[in-house]
Amino acid sequence: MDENVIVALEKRGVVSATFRKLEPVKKKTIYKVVLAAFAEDIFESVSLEKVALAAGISKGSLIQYFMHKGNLLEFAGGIFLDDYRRHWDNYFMTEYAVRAKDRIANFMAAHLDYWDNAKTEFKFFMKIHYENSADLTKGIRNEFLKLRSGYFSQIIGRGMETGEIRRDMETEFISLLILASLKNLEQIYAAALQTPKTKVDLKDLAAKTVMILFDGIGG
Amino acid sequence: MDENVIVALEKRGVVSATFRKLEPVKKKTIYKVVLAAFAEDIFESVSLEKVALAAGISKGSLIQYFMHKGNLLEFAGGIFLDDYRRHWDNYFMTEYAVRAKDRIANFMAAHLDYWDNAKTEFKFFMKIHYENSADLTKGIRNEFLKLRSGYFSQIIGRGMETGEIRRDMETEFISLLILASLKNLEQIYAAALQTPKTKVDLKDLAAKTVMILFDGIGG
Amino acid sequence: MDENVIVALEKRGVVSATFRKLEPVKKKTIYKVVLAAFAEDIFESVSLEKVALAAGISKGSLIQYFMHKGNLLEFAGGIFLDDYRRHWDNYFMTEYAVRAKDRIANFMAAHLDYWDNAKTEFKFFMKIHYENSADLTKGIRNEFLKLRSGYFSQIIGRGMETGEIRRDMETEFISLLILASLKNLEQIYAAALQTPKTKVDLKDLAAKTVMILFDGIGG
Amino acid sequence: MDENVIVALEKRGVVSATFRKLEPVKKKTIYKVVLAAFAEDIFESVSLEKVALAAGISKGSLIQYFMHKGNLLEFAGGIFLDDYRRHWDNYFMTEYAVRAKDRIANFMAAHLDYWDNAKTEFKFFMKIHYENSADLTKGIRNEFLKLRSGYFSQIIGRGMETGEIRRDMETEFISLLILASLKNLEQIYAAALQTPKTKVDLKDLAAKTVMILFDGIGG
DNA sequence: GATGAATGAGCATTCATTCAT
DNA sequence: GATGAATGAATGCTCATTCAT
Repeated sequence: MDENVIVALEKRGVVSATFRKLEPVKKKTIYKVVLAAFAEDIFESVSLEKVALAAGISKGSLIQYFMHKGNLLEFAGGIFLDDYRRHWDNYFMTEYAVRAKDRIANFMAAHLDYWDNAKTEFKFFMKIHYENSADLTKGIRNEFLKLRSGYFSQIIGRGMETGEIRRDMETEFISLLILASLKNLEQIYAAALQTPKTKVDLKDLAAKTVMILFDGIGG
Repeated sequence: MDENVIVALEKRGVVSATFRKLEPVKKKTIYKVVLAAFAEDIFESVSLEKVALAAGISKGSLIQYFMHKGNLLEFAGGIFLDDYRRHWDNYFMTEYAVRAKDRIANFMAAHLDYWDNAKTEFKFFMKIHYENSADLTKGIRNEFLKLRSGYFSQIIGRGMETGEIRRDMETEFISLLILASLKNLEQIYAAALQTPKTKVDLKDLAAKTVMILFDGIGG
Repeated sequence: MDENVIVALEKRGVVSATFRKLEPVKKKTIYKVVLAAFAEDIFESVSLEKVALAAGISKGSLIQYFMHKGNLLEFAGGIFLDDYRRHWDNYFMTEYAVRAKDRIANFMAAHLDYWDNAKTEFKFFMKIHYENSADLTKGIRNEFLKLRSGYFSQIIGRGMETGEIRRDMETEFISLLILASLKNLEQIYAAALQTPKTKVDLKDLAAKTVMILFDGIGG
Repeated sequence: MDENVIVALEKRGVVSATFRKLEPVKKKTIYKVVLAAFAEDIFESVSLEKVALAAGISKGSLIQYFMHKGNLLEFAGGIFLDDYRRHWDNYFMTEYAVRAKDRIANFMAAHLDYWDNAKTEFKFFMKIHYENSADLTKGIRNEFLKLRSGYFSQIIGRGMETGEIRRDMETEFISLLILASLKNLEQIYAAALQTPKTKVDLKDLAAKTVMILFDGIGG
């Protein structure tokens, strides 16, 4: 959890100076608790009482840190987005694959792996995108959309240069379509999480997805 | 609005016998009002008071017809699913295209057209899928998933037989991927509705989508 | 408690139709309880919880009757103003005194008597005028001001015609001054209520007040 | 702001020794801010947070200086009462008029002038007397009452000696009545402040008031 | 069968005051 | 002595649901 993000959130009025000055450990605890709360329930069902209790602080402090309930979600979203961005920015800086197809395949597989190692974050992400009012999530959904389609755009842009990817369509459109297929995998993964007995070979699904994306479903 | 569906909903405990016996016109009015309510707001923000008022009935009657609030959503979802199913079942019965590619392209284009002529239904569909708790929507989401992927499965199955579609992957997997691309178009359309100035050539997007699906993004 | 006033209050959005339809006895009980509440405490210290308890109804009903707390005060003020107006309108219709001086003296004495027989109403009146935010009381204070100065204006106007009262000053100004002397008596009475041992001859004070008003303090 | 008053307030437990020892400038600033706060809002609506912020000190210091919120009002009232007393004591020491009638007329006119040059103080005075719980203001209201009626008593007592004022009534009673007419002027002035367009000739009103007081309204 | 009055649980938010640093 | 972080009591209001008429 980057202190600079806290500062940025303070500037946006999401957290108070009081919160910023808290010991990092405490801030992290609160983040984890808030994230878990919104990963488990929709906004309306999350109560300050329960969050405060889980975080080991008083309701009064909670409201002092975040001013109002809406900012709890904003905060969790802001921090997680930053973590997420940091993770994948770093990923792409140390990426070794060269071919566009491999790059996309690897990214998708890594993605499912990432979620598999961060279940709470995944649930939060899915709740944000599929189970909460757009009024509350518009901002954060957009950030994720820009970020994720941006990753694909870069790969696609490079792929077009090398001739690996067709040049007769807008990069952005192709990005959205690939992103849709990643979302598809995420939803399959989410469904699998619900019914634990099911074994899904996520690597395989990612590979097939990319295969279709590149070669098409044509016979 | 099919009376048989009402009977089925009564058996599932979604509506009461009292509701079933209502004049069809009244039932239809109530359906329209409930649909519009959940198309506009998330579950928690919909109040029985306002729904009753808009439907021209009393709060007491409303609860007598549906037992509890959750069933309002269940009811609207059930009726709309049936309408939707009826519409597309009929569509496929009178479909003239032969080639898999055309069938999918036509279906997608027709779909966006369908939504464009049924904005309230579209909003309802999107709210159900992207802005309401899975606890409430699991059932209806699943029904739509089965139905929609089923349509694609049929086309794909036939396409595999004719050799138009590759046979090295499970029909179901391919269906989901195509469905994901339809969802992508629906989200683009939803975004366009939000910002009215934007002109999006939906036909074109549908065509490009199918082109990529069949031929791939490979250069 | 006049039903027409309830209807008027409903039109002003002060009470709900639900309240209007209540049995008159219940409405009266609620009025008495609300009046007593605001007679005893300032607005901020009156809690819906306590009022509901005292009235033998639930907090939910209370809010259903009055929509929000502010309307409780508005309601009590409205009903009391009407009672007050009715009382004094009637008083002036059956008044027998002829001379302006006597009319004013009688009115003042009767006033203190009136309050003496309606202690809760008096406390309410004083709380409204001296112990609550003008934001909340502006309307009702103004109504009382108009009504009371109006009574004096009529007496004064007639007194000017008969030559009993000087004609070199505006009726309204003289009314306000007489009203101020009535307020003075009310404050003296209020002080006396606080310290029960004190005996104050209110009749005497009223008489002296009028004597000074008419003859002046000049030696 | 007299240091002796601070000492007296400290003895009454209104301010702490810590506050007394503050630099005079700081004490004055705090006084001005507290006065303005209670001039603008009723007790319940004044928040320590805002007062501290406006005074440029911390909430902790504020509570250390005054122990509890109630003392803020007590403090502002105490200081202002002293200023007020000092002003009018001085006024009466340098007063040149001789006749009772003139003395009262001058005092009233000077009073309205005084308020006109001290609007915050006037608002504070009015809030104290007409818009705050008697529980909080009983003390200070009484002080002002004693002081103000005292001024009039002196004039009246002297007037009785010279035969300018009737001797058949208690001095105190006459004082209260004259005070009531001053309050009347203050309320007219307050109303005029609210509706800035209105022009009121305060001097004229004061003159008329005294004319009536001395000669009566008799024709 | 229709109505709508009554209920009460639930929750965000405010803010004076305490107290550790 | 100054600060401001922590607290928790208090309260208005919303709304689904119950139930008497």
